Amino acid sequence: MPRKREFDKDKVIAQAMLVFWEKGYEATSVHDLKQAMGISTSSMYETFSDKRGIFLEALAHFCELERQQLTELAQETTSDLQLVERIFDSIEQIAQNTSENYGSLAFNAMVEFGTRDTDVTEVIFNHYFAIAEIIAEVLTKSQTTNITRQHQPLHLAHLILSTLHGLVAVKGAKPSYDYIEPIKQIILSLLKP
Amino acid sequence: MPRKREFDKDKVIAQAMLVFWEKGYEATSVHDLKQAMGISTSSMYETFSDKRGIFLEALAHFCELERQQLTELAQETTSDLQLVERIFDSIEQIAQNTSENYGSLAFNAMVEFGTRDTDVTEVIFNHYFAIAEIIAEVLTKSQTTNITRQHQPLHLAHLILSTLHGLVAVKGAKPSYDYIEPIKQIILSLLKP
DNA sequence: AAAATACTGGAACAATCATTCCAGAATGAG
DNA sequence: CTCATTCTGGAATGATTGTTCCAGTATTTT
Repeated sequence: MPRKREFDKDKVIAQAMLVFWEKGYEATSVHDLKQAMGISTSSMYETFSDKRGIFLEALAHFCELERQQLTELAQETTSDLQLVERIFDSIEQIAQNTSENYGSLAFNAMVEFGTRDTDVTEVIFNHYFAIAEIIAEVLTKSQTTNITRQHQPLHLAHLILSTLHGLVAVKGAKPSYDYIEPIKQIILSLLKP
Repeated sequence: MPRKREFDKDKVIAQAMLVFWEKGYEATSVHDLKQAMGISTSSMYETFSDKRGIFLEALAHFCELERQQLTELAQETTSDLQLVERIFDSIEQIAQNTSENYGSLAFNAMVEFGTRDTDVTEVIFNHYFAIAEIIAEVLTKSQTTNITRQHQPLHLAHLILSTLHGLVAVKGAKPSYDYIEPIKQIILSLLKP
């Protein structure tokens, strides 16, 4: 009996994600969202409850994308050195391409929300630790450095992550920042035997 | 003839700084500011033009404080190892003390504003590079590692800074995060001959 | 065709936003 | 004292905030 066809929920969330990514949570208005998602106010509130609901889904969507992307990268690369190199290089690539250089939505949200919203924090840190795991796993399995290692893979992974996020934030505000390459080299030197 | 006494401009900016630090720019209302600064709407607008004007002064004030603090630390410490150690430890101290753990105002603003406001960006990056210089200088002068060095001090300084800011952001959202110590050790191992 | 559902656009909501303005109190210098 | 100045508190501004609601249109199933 009912009308079946709906708008593509994933697609509209993907659009909302882009807005939040560019502007942050507070600076994004519901009007912005409605326009980007291309649906009516009613449908929006019916489907996602409120602005925060939209954000939570957009955030989850971002995490999914990022995790999937990293997983693929981890499978493609043959050594930990290569993985780290490509991760750092991806910052430059994003920055050079289009103007879509807003850092990481998850990290930005981490900064903007702080400890204010436990749901947001939970999503972000589940993601954060999952990503750290992926990197640590590659570090562990890699043949390059698994013999003479003085640091735990998980610790190295966390170092890489925090450095990376710091850099991405810097690059998001100052695209001409050019210390990524030398920093990458220092990190790489840590992984070499 | 005129009335001379004014409110202490530095003091009210210090108060405004705290609010921006805790909430970020967008989430801070003028009402919040007025209340924290303890002055009237009229005086506020008369003295600082608008909300953005208050923020710019608060941001400058923060940078001044942070730079001064780092300079003192650099003078107190006897080696680069000790400096790095104390810098990383200060994250933990801030997190343990009071609930005033909102990361770095300058870095938070970097994330929130991105490239949107050139004035804000300029203040932030002048500060950023100044701080990097201070650290690099200590690294250069230090007797511990000035012989067998495979990385440039300025590059190391930037690595330390980005890692630090990444960590501070993480710690600001999840005070129980406990990978700072191992990360510190890895960084320290970089500086040892 | 008819009933049921899900969309749309837009009006209406109270609340809050940043900002402007003014009358009056406080305070200084002459 | 008096005049000039700068504070204060609060009213008033128009814009925008997030959210609710409804009448109407489209679409699907029976």
